Amino acid sequence: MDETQALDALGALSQETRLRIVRLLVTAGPEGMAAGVIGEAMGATSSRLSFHLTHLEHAGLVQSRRDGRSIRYSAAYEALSGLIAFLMRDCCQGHPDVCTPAVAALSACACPTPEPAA
Amino acid sequence: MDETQALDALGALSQETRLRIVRLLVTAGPEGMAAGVIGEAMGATSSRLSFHLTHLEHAGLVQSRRDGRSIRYSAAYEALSGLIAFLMRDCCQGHPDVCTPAVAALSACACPTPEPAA
DNA sequence: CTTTCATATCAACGTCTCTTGAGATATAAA
DNA sequence: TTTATATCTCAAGAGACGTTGATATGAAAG
Repeated sequence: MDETQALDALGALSQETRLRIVRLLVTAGPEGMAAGVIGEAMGATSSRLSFHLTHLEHAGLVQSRRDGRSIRYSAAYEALSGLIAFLMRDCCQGHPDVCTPAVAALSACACPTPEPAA
Repeated sequence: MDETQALDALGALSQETRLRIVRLLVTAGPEGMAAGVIGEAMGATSSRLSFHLTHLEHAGLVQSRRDGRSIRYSAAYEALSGLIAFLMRDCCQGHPDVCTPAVAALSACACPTPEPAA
């Protein structure tokens, strides 16, 4: 990820509705969610939701595919990890004071749980 | 770092001049740099620079202290690591597809990394 | 105390962003 | 085909953002 892509991604994530959409889609897994379901979760009108989804897709943080009459959106995991890696490498040049605590915080949370079998 | 702080930080970093200022200050170390030196590096007028520095300081990504007749700005390492940690924890809920590659990319760069805690 | 240097503040302007509401498009069902 | 469902697109308006130029503040030097 280069600087321009990172700026787009940061701009996309710096908006409450969009940050929440990404969070929702990350937890939703690779199958993603239909736009309507996302809109319901966000309490957003169709055009407002479409605006933000388009914005996120443009920034590369989300991707879409048609599924019947709905359109399913899913998180672009690679772009998200690319953004975080960009921030860490960018910040880490000479100063692990940023990256070390960040990685430590990650290790401290219960994240690396592969898949809670339903 | 909570959602509101993260949104502020993401918004602050989503602007080219400000992202570059942060990058510069991170490499500058805890001593930071005088505003004039930053402005010279950015090719920015005094008021434009002041606008962005104030924005960054408001977002908590930078701090300032007077030093003679200049004002030195330095990176807020804790806020930066907090932001990255926020993104990782926020993204990692259920999907290490984001965090694992990000941490791996960090390990691959020349920065000293902490050993992952159990 | 006046001058000079470093930086901040303010007002004004153009531009971008977000929201809303109306209408268009695509898919599926009757 | 007609109708209903799901989503997108467009235009307009309010507000936020970023730049500029002029001015103010604050610290040091003469």
